[in-house]
Amino acid sequence: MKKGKVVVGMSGGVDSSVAAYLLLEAGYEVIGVTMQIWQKEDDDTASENGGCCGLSAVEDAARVAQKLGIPHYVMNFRDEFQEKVISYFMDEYLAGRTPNPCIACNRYVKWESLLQRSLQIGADYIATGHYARVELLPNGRYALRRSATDAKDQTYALYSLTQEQLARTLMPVGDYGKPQIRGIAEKLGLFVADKPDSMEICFVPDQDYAGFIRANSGREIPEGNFVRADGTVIGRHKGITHYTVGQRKGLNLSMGRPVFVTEIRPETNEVVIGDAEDVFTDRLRCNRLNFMSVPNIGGELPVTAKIRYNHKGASAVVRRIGPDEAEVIFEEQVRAVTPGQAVVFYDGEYVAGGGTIL
RNA sequence: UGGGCUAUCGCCAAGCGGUAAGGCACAGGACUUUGACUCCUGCAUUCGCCGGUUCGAAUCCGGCUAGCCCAG
Repeated sequence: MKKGKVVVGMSGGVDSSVAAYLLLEAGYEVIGVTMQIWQKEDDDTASENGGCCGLSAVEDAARVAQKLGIPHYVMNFRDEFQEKVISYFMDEYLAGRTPNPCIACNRYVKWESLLQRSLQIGADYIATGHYARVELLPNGRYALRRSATDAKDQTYALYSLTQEQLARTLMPVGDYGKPQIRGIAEKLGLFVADKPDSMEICFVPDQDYAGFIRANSGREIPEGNFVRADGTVIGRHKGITHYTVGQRKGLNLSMGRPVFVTEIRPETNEVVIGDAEDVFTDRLRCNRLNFMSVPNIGGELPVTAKIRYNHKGASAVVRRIGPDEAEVIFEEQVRAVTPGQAVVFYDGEYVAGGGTIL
């Protein structure tokens, strides 16, 4: 008696491997799928990095699938990934913003292309190894709920999933902590049990973003001036793609005290520099809104807002200021609000919604 | 050309006869499924150059060189 057919996106890592196992245990008919998303020139690099979407992936995932006794397929999503993730990533940087490619990958590649193809082959759900929980609330809406442990929670990167997508999503790993997941993998004898967590952007293994953009965008990235807020020129920068708001390292500016990037001005190709306190603000505007636990912002929505993946969250109030634009006002100032990054609203443990910072 | 001042790590800067602080920058590491932040560690056998005094000098003396300021 099967609960349904589910396609598990298997990256070859511990989390998705255990996710597949947990679903199997729970009585689902499980199919493992590994997404092929980018051309990897150097096999060794990626496998060492244990990237979430590397291609060493395919081999590892296949071995795990075999061990679990489930079918395993490889699906090619290179075109979608190139357009929705890599191009977006480069365009954002070139426009002076700081993108979050993982969010784009989740929204468009995993939960659009993968989900679509999974449904085509007869699946009822797709599942991943994310540390998050999907719940159907009393108000009839689906929402992501924070992972069972605070130590590891990935709801931030998934805020843009739609109701339709959430209705078809399973995230079995969200009920556990990372150590538990590794423990399960160990007990099962999965060789991926102690594989390192993925970090870094999967398609830029060497961490040289500016170099990647220069090589792949076909665009010249001109040097420019570092300026103070008042316009005073205080140095030369290597090109706008090298910087992000709040950044301190790599400026090569010796001012006697630490200085930080406070703003990037693509129109004038200037990078604005300020002191530590200059990078704090108490409000931001965002667009590309998406809602989960609530259908909309009713008047003012009090939330805990996260400004970046690793942010504890800060008390704030969200107010709509346009058809697809909202303003977030924080109780206390937050550091380095960065255009291009996501702001995610939490109502307790649930994701209320979120948007992209302007 | 006279007179004065200053020359210590890439930048700023302590030191004032007893055997080179600190900050910034930089490098490496930790943290982290984005970029950042943060944290930890490292970073001048040598004090513009050449001599001298002294048990001992970056610190005192002489000369030279360079820069700055004032005279002209």
